[in-house]
Amino acid sequence: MREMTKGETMDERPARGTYRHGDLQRALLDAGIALARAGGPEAVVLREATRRAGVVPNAAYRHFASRHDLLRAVRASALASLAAAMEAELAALPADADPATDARGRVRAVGIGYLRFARAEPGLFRAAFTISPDDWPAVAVPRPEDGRHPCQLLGAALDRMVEAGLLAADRRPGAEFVAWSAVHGLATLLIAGPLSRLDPAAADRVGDRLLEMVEKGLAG
Amino acid sequence: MREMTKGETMDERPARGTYRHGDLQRALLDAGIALARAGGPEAVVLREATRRAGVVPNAAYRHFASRHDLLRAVRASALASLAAAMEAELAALPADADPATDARGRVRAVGIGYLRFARAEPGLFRAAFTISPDDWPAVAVPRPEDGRHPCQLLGAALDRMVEAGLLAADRRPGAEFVAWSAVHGLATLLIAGPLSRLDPAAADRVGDRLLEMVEKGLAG
DNA sequence: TAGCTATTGTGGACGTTGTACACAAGAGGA
DNA sequence: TCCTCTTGTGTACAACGTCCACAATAGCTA
Repeated sequence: MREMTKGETMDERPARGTYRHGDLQRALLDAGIALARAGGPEAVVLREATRRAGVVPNAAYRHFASRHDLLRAVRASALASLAAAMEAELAALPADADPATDARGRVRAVGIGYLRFARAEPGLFRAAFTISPDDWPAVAVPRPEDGRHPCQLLGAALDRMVEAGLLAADRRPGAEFVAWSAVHGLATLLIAGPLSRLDPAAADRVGDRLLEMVEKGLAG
Repeated sequence: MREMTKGETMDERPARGTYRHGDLQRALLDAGIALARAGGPEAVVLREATRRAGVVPNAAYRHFASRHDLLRAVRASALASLAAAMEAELAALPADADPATDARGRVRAVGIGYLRFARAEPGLFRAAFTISPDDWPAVAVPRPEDGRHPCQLLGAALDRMVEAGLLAADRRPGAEFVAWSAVHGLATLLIAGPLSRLDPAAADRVGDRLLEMVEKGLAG
């Protein structure tokens, strides 16, 4: 490429591509997130991410081992957003009721946050869960005796859900998976499945019915 | 396949490539199904299907408009298999109880069939549901007044589920979606999600708990 | 201040995929 | 027997993920 070894006017240097990007890793991740937002996991294509970062395709390999690796990073970000959505719904709850009685309300809030996020960001939601099957680390191990569930991956998400009332409502092991399944299933069917044609109002009604069922079913 | 219309020695024709394949459409679909079985929807690659059918890549385009079109056909087949699995579970039920009381048992049987199929054929199950989001026809329309649900797509599957007891247990519109969501969510989390590391026994327990919740929740 | 070196982006290339276009082989009716 | 419609072939192209060798730069070291 260009030599420009010695005596050289400085102002022509930044004219073209600044070679060092600054934070390409972040830029690629952001591009990946944008792509996933718009078109789900299959839309996050490595070359397009580098294109958006204004860099040559192979540059990506200095920061991600593969396209799959980039997808993993996008997934992590999407899961964090999902967790944030649930936290937000939880935070919006009035805090005056006593913990014993509003346990169900908190479970419901978390579920609503989950569904809301899935419908607001279907691309990210799909990116969060549509990943190669064996790509999930060994989470979901049996819950230790103290009742806490060490779900490292969803971390804030599921742990918060569990803390937030589920355990208060139903201490049997597996109860959180049951509740999670119900909410997750509806989210999936709504955004990428046979229920995707359901109008929003009807979807809301189904959501209410489902959360109601979860609350009822928890008490056991 | 070949006619071998008239005076023809029968043994010399198949010597070379038989040009006309006979039923290439079926062969390609079968290959697609096999690929999906082994590796899920992303593994059904058009060129590999033609390779297995012993034919040049472009031949596929005489029978499928695109790779996506082939995937659609695979999905239809997978959904049929899923429906068959539910029917099988239903058929294995003792038929002596009166319809009113065993409605829940039938719902449970259908749910068990659903989960069983998902875990036995994760590739096909994923192929059945992991499809471009806007690729689902306009199913899931509001149920007509007679209480039947016109889910053309899942056809036998959901209709059967509805007939089989769900409507007897809970006539409110949307009830079938709630039940479906719960079962579908667990299936999804188990085979391609964060619960994929759960050991089978634990998965069974969660499944039992979930179906129990569905039954309880249905009665309203 | 000059030079060395590890980091990070570039250039070019390869194999694979989905897909388009023109052509050839064969089936079935005229 | 020929004609024509169907169906498979051949060739080609763009895009993708990924590999390799090389160039530019930052930051340390002397």
